[in-house]
Amino acid sequence: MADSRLFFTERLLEWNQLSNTRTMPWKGEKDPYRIWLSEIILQQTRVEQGLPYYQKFIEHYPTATKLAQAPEEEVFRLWQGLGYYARCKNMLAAAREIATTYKGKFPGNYDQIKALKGIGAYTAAAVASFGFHLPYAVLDGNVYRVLSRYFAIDTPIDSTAGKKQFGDLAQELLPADQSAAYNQSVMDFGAVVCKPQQPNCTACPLNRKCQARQQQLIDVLPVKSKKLQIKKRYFNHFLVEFKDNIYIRKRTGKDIWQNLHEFILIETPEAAELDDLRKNEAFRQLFGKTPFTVINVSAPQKQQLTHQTIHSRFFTLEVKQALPPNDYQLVSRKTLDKYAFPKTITAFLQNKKLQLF
DNA sequence: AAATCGGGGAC
DNA sequence: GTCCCAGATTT
Repeated sequence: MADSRLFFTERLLEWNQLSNTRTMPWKGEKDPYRIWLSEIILQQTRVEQGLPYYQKFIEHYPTATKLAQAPEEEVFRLWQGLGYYARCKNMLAAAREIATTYKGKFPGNYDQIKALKGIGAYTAAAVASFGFHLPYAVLDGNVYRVLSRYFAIDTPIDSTAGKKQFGDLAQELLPADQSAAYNQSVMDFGAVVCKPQQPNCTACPLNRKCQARQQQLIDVLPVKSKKLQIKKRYFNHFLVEFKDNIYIRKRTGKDIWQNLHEFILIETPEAAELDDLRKNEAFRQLFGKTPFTVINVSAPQKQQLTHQTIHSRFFTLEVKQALPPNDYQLVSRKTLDKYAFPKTITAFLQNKKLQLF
């Protein structure tokens, strides 16, 4: 047992030195701010998807203090399209905490790091090890997969017991004097060799002692217990144009896309046509007796999210007088690019622009 | 303990 | 369609 553990750690470090060809701009980075920024962006996000966002943020905000000074709307606009927008809100709160409480100097203590908004067990270990060479083992999707396979552990990784079991094991495997190199090794190894589908077992430096391989469990490990439910939702967006202005508002509920903006939105339990919506209570409240002209009705478009399928339709309307008082604000068409919108809306705006040419 | 929070790429 | 990605937070 102890033998196979030593083998695991030694082989991974060796693989990292000899065969790890994965390159990323934050690899070997020493600035804890940049390390932290990369980790926040990469939460539940593929490296290729997060990379351009990392570059943008480093350019706009080279230090935590610069980020802390930025207006929230500007930061959200830069985050637009990346998803999981609570990360953006928490990131800004953490930057401001660093700027004030820590006078711009990133805290170098694990508990202080983990106490920052948006930093959980994984990100705290990553920043502590990569930024300060502290002996904390990271536990991300790659680590779960590599450990569950190498040791043939079938405890569900999304259970409380699994989190503790894999977390303890990862920490025991960590060579305290090489925490950064080791953490980097396991994650790269999981991404490049011990992949979710079709892992490269024949070229794997651990295959000789991999328990899942010996027991032919590669394709069933790691085990996940929960299966997700996907709901269908129907969003009817109204681009109501009044002179050169459009009605928008910031989303504030517990729903998706918190802190992003939207046009006038009426959700219906089923797909709806304009004639259905005219009879809709929310629609009647909004428009009252205001006459409107229908400029355009888009084809239905679908967006697949993790927990829901969103069917969207866009109705472009023009009014010659303002709507009765409501929750929305009138903003100039030219300033729309200052606000962050969800992908379903930016995709529509993109298409609309193309149609004009 | 379970539910939620986005968007995209690979299959 | 399904899975899952350098997870965290709320309920």
